[in-house]
Amino acid sequence: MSVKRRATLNDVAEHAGVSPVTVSRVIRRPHMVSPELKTRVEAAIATLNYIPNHLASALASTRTHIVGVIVPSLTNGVFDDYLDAIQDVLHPAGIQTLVLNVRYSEAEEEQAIATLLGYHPEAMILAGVDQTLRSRAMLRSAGLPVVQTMDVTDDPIDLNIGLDHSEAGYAAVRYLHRLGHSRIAHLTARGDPRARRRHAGYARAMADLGLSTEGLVAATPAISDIEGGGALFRQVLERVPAVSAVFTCNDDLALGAIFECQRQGIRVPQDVAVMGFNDLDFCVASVPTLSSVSTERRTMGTWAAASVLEIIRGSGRRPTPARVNVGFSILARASTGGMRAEPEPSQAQEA
Amino acid sequence: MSVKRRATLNDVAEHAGVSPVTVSRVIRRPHMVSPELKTRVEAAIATLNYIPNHLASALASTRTHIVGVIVPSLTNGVFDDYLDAIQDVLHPAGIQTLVLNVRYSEAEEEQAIATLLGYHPEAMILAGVDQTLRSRAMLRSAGLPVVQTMDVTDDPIDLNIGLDHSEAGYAAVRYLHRLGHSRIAHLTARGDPRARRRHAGYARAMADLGLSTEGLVAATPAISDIEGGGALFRQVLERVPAVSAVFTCNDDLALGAIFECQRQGIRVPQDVAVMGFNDLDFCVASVPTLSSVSTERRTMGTWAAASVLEIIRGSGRRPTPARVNVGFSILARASTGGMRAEPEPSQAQEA
DNA sequence: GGGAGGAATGAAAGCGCTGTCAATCGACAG
DNA sequence: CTGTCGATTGACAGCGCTTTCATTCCTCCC
Repeated sequence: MSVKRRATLNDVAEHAGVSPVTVSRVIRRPHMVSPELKTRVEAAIATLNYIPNHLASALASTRTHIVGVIVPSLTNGVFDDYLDAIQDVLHPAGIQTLVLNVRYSEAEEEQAIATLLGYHPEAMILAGVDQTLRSRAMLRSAGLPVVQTMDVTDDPIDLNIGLDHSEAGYAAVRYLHRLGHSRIAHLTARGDPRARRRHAGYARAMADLGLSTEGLVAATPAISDIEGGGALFRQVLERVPAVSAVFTCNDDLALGAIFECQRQGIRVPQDVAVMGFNDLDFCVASVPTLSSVSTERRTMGTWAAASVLEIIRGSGRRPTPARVNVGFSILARASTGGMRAEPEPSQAQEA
Repeated sequence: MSVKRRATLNDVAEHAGVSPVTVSRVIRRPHMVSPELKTRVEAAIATLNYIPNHLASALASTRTHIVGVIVPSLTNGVFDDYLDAIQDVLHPAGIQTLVLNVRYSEAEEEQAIATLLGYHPEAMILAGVDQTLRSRAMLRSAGLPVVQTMDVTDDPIDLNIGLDHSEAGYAAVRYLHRLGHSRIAHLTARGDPRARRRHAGYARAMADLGLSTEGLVAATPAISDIEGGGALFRQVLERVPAVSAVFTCNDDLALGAIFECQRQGIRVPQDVAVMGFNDLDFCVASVPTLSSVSTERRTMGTWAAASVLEIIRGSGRRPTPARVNVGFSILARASTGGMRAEPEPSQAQEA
C-alpha cells in the first residue's frame, strides 16, 4: 500500500474545493460559513476521516487548551475524586488535562513541571504547597495561572485552595480525647508532606493536653497501604499494650489497624478506637464503620478547575478570593464508639 | 510590567550570538556542536529559563513523542499498577503518555480516541478489546501501532496482550467446586465488559458442573465498590440462605461481601467461602486474607509499552508474537479455607 | 439609485521549531 | 602544493494550522 499520510486541513480543502481557511472556519467558527459550503466541507471531513492536528492548531493560535495537572499518587484513593472533579469542569469546556503522577517525589515534580511547561499549558493545578524553589521559579517565569490545592500556605505561588492539615490532626486528637482517650497513637507515612503536618497537629494536641506520645508514634518511609497499617499498629501495640486509640494519617492505615486488631482479638472500638483520615468510600462499608476526617476533595478540584477556567476565559480576571480554606470535618462512626454525630466543621474561610 | 513573552529558541540564539539551528542542536544533538558554543548556548538557556516548545518541535519533526493511553477507570486499584508499569517504560525513553479515563463508557472512549488522535500520538494503548466500530475505524485510518490490553480477542486491531476472563471465571468456579461447594454465588458489575466475560465463565462452569444458578447471581449496573459488594451479597443471602461460596468479579465486591458476613455473623470461610478477582494489595491484609484470581497487570503494561517502544524506535519492526495470553492464577488464601497453594496457572501462550 | 454596511470567502504571513543542504575551515594524504 | 574529507555552522524552507487583512457580492435605506 502507498504511504498513507494522515489527512490534513489542506487535503480536506482540496477535496471540498474550497480554501484551507474555510475548512478551518467550518471547524472553529461554523457560523461564519454558508450552509452549502459547510455541508461540502463536512462531507470531505467525514470521507477523509480528518482529525485536526491539535499541535499545529495550538502553535498557530497560541491557545493550547491544555491545563497541566500534577498529582502525587494515583494508588491512593484520594486523588481519584479530585481528578475527576477537575476533568468534569475542564473537559466540557474543551480544555484537556495533562496529568502527571509524581509519586510523592519533589524531584519527579520538578521534572514533571518542566515537561508540562513544554506543552505550554494555559494553567497548572498542583497538589500541595511544597514545591521546590526551582519548581516555583519555572512556574513563575512561565507566567501562567497556578493553583495549589489540598493544603494551605501563607506564601502561595498564585491561587490556593486547601485545608490546614495541622489543624485537622489537632482536631482529631481533641475529638479522641473528648471521648476519654489519653493514650492516643499515631500511624503515619513520612513521604507525604500533608501527613507530616497532620502528625505535627497530633503532636501539638498531645502536648497541649499534657499527654505523652512515648512509643505511640509509628511511621513508615514507604508509601502507605492497608497492609502497612497493620504492621505499624503492631509496633505500637508491642511498645504500649495499653494504647486505647489510634489516629492514622489516612484511611488505608486505619483499615489496616482494624484488621490487625481483628487478628489479635482486640475489639474496635471497645478496646481500641480507630480514626482515619480522608473519608474514603470504604469508611462506611467496613466493619466497624470507620471514623475519619472528611476532606473536601471534590470541592477543591472543582474550585481549582473553575478558577482556572475563569482566568483563561476572562483573559486575566482573577477570582476573589485567591486563597480559600475549605476546612474539614470529623466524621464519627462506629470505630470510635458510636454514630453520635460530632461534626466539627472548621468554617470555610477566606485567607 | 511589560508583556512577558516566554523565551523562544530565537531569543536564546540571539542572546548567545549564534543561529537558531545551533541552539536546536545543543538541545537535540549536543555532540554536533563545539564545546565553546555549547557552553554559551547553555548559559543563555539557563538565564532565559528557556523550555523548548514541544508543540513546535513535534510539528516540525513529525515526531510527537506522545503515546495515548486509555483506561476505563482510576478509582479501581486495577489500573494504577498498569499505568505505572507503562510509564516506567515510556517516560525514561522520552515518551510522554497522554492518559484519558473513559469511565467504562464506549461513548467516552470514542471521544477520547478522537481527542488523543488530535495530538498525533505515535501509538495508542487501550484497555480492553471492546472498542466500537467507529473507534476502530478512527484508529485504523490513523495508521499507528495500537495495543489492546487486559483481554484477549481473535480480532485484534493490531497488537494484543491479555487474558481470557471467561476462562478465569470458569477456573474460579471449578476451584470452589473442588473445595466442595455447589451453591456458588456470583456478584458482578455490568458496566465492565471483562466482568461480563467472567460472569459468562461462571455460568458456563456452573452449567458444566450441572449446578443451578437460580437466585445466586447479583449484579449492579453501577460502578462496583466495597459497599456495593455488601449490598449485592445481602440480596443473594435473602434469596438463597444456604449459599456456601461467592465468587465476585473483583476484589472490592469480595471485601464488601466479607464485611457483610461479619455484620450478619456469618463466618468466612467456615460458613461461606469468598473469592475475589485481581489480587489487589488488600487481599493479603484483610481478615481473613482474601483468595483471588491474580492477573498480570504490570506484565501487560510493561509488554504493551515495550512493544510500542520497539515499533517506534525500530521504525516499523513488529514484535512477534503480536498476540499474547498472559494467563492468570488462582491464589488460595484464608477466605476460601486455607493457605493450601493451589496455583492454576494457565500457560502464557502465543495466539 | 448610490453608497453604507454586512456576510462570505480567500491570500498571505507566521506560530516555534527541525530537516536538508550548502558553505566554511583546517587537517591530511599524495 | 593541491585535492579531499570531516567537523562545524548557518540559510532556507516548511510542518499544519490560524490570524489578520483584502476582496467580492449582496442587501438595505435615504
